[in-house]
Parts: sequence; C-alpha cells; structure tokens
Amino acid sequence: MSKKPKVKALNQRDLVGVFERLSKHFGKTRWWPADSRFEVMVGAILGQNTAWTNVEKALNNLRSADALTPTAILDLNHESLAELLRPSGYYNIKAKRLRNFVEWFYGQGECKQLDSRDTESLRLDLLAINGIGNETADDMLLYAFERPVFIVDAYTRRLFSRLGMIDGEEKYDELSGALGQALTGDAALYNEYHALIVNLAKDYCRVKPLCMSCPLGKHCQFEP
DNA sequence: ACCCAGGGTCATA
DNA sequence: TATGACCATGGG
Repeated sequence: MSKKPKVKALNQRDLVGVFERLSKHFGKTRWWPADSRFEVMVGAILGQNTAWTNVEKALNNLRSADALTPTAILDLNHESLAELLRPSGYYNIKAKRLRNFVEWFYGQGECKQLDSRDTESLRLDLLAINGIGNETADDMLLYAFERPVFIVDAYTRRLFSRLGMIDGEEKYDELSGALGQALTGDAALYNEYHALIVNLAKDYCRVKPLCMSCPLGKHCQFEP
C-alpha cells in the first residue's frame, strides 16, 4: 500500500460543475477587497493562519497610521510595526515577514517594474523571501499581479477532498498544478473560483458543516 | 474553557 | 522527506 497520496486526475467536468453551482448561488463575488494592490499583498502576509476579521483590524491600524505604503512601513521600527499588527496575531514574526517583503518589493521598483516579470521568476523571487510560502506567493500573484494561478489553501483542500476529488494531503505544487491543468483559464477565472470557495467555506463548510443548506447540495459527498 | 483561523519556518531524525 | 514545536490574537 502506498502511503504517499497520489495526485488523482482531476477532470474538467467536476471542476466546472462545482464552479457553476457556486457561481449560481453566490453570483459574482469580485474578491479580495482592498484599496490597492499593495494592500492585497500586505493582507496576504497578515492573513497567514489567521481569521480575516483580525487581519482587517491590523490593516485598519496601518491605514490609520498612514502606513499602508512601502516607504511608510520601512520607516517604522520593529516595535511600532508589530504594535500595529498586533490584532492579526503572530505580530512579531509578521512584522519581520512584512518588512522582508517590503524591502524586496520596494527594492524591485514596486508593481511598475514587477508587472513586466514573467510569472515563474516572480514566484521564485517571492518564495525566496523569508516568510512567504506557496500560498502567500500565489495570493499575491493572483490577486495583486493578476497571474493565472490556482490557489490551494485550507478551504480548497477541504472542499475538494470532501467532494472526493482529491486526497487532501497532496503537496502544494502538485495540487495547484493539477487543478490548474484540469481547469484551464485566465486570472479572472481563478480569481473568481477561489473567491467562491472562500465564500462557501465561510458560510457552509466550517467545523460543523451545514450540509443541508449547502449550495453544493447532494453534489457534496461529505458526511458530517 | 476550549477550539480554531485564508501558513511558514526551523530543528530534528 | 517528514514530523513537531512555535508563533498569538480574537471570535464562536
């Protein structure tokens, strides 16, 4: 018996089917609310393993301090930055991670320069920053740089494994690649798909799933 | 009073 | 490669 999870072949029909059900139920979501692309990236870091309501408090702190720009963040010392980030949890480590990212981002000439980079090298650069892993990098690539990547977060794993479409323990790159290959599309499609997954997860698929009213209906094979 | 949230790193074996 | 400890606040 092989113990390592194999990447099951995902077929386009299933992926499209789920998308259409969610899309029909939630409508157009236009996700990742933020006033700027930079705010998206900051939110991606602050959102690591953290409830979004707490991230918003930290973002509001930054906004109130006029610190939602690269130079403003670089001008803050560690203690001041960490204090603003406090509500988002892990504030000391996130202050470091945010600074690591902003130093790179500012040094690279911000979005204006980075927009001309190809997705793969951009991704490698992001992953080389201490504090940015697969999901955070893809959050930024998709929602700030509009690159067509399929984000794999806890919600995504939970949904597709409950649907029996994946094992759930696959490695990030394998899963993201398999999903992206099965569902060819542009950034707008991946944007909307991930947004719908998050909407579904927040409303229906938390620890106690409300399967009776879940928009996936009997399409979902998860038994609570 | 628990449990967990839109992860990632580092040490260890 | 693969586990486990660690980071920390706030809402249910």
